[in-house]
Amino acid sequence: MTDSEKELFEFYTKGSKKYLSNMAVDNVIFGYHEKELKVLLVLSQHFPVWMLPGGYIKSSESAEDATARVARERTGLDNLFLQQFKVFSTPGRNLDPHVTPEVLSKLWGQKVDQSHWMFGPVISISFYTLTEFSKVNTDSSYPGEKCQWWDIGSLPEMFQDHKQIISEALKALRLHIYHYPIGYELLPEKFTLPEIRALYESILGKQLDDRNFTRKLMSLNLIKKVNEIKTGVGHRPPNLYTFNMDVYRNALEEGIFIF
Amino acid sequence: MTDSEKELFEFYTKGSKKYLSNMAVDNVIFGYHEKELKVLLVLSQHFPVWMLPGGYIKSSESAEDATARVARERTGLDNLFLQQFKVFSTPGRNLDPHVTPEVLSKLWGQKVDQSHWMFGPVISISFYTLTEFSKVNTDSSYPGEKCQWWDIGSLPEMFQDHKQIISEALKALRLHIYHYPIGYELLPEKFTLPEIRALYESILGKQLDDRNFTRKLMSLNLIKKVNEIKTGVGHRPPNLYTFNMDVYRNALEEGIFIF
DNA sequence: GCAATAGTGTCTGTAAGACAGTATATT
DNA sequence: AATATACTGTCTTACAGACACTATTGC
Repeated sequence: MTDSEKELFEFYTKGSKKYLSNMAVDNVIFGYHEKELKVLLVLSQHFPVWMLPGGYIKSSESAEDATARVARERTGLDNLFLQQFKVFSTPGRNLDPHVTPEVLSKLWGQKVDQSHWMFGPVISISFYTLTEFSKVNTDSSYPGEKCQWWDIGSLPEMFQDHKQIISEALKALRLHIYHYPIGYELLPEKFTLPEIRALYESILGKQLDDRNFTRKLMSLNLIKKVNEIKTGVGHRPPNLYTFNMDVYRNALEEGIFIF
Repeated sequence: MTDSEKELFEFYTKGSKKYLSNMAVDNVIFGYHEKELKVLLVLSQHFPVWMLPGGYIKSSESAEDATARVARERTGLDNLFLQQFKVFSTPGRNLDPHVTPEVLSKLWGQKVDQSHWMFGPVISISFYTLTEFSKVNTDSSYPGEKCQWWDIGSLPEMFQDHKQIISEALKALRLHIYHYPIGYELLPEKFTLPEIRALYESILGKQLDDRNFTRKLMSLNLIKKVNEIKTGVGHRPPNLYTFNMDVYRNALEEGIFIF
């Protein structure tokens, strides 16, 4: 057992105060690949069900720190741009048939009953984040744990109310996209116009006019052409672009209007 | 002691599980009166310092329910339109010089020391809400507790990080006002054009052109003229208007764009 | 030459923004 | 009549939305 696992074990079984009980953080990690918006889910080593990469908050850290730490531990991702978008606290939201006193008793090697706080209310402080698809190494993660990208449109059965959390995260992201630039975390450094347009289309769930879209990004001065083209594509090669980071960051601060 | 007070006392002193520890809800209640945006603060009977009307979450209720209940108990307000806008969880945010082991020991009539959870991390799940100024009866509230409206621009010294919470709530409200209609909860049923314009001006913190503002509201069909004027004002009497509630509610659902 | 996709220019309609004069009550 | 505020119409400008043709590569 690693130190971190030992700490958690003591938190679960002995009520250690290193973590806060009755609350958890959950993180909807969005990625983008081959014209599809995806979410990163983990299959726990203990429960055979897909879930959001989440965890508990240490007494010494903020919810944001906890979410960043959990993402690092479970998916190897670092330096994430986290957005806290909602708290889920409907009574009973955290009950799941995969987590029973019997399962926990076996898992922890000691008697656990219904009075454990895990069977009482547990609120979820939920975040979403955007990351480049290729940055995630889906092999390396917790020992015995799998993580995998899933298309937004075809999610598996999920733990607790995690499917609803994803749905709310997507709503929050769609609202955000009208006011803040998006793409820096989701696209490679150099990208083509059709790529960024397809990204916006898959987040918004609607088609955008190529001419108007380009004009908008250019008039905002958000992106600039790189003197490079992407060859070997069997047709006219697209130009590559990058974000104007000063404009991008300013737009994150000040807010913008895109459609 | 009322039942509710007894429950809280047992929660504080005996670790009863009727409430969740290490988390609280806080509510920024905005009101509007005489061209000023205001916030409702309470002066606790126990601590001589102004604070947001907040409280703890019962094990059987959601954070939203808890916030509504607390608002009802402390300010008499009911049926509030609550918006959960942020979680505050920076370590140490909840420490305040007014709350010490000595003070609590005296208050609860028993020895309390630094190990009490109140001196550990307590996260705040924060909401804001809008209400009509006149609906609040600032006399009737918890016995021994005062509540009072304060101008947004001149707040007193406040408990914990509550001033920062108000500042973030105002930011969230300002973002909201661009997308959703506001005013139904803040204005009397019948209001004048200058009144609603002044409301928008005080929330946004900038002046609006009277002609363009009226045109916008009218073209959205959000308000309609009532066949009534407000007399006795020493000059040309203004017409009264009300909201078109079907349009208003639809705009709350669908979202709008105002400037 | 054909297939496939990239890239861009123009027109139109709508609405935001700037601006000032008329209207109607009280005193 | 003077004062104070309510109310509204027009012009200009900017941008969103609709639309179709040319460009460039691989095969």
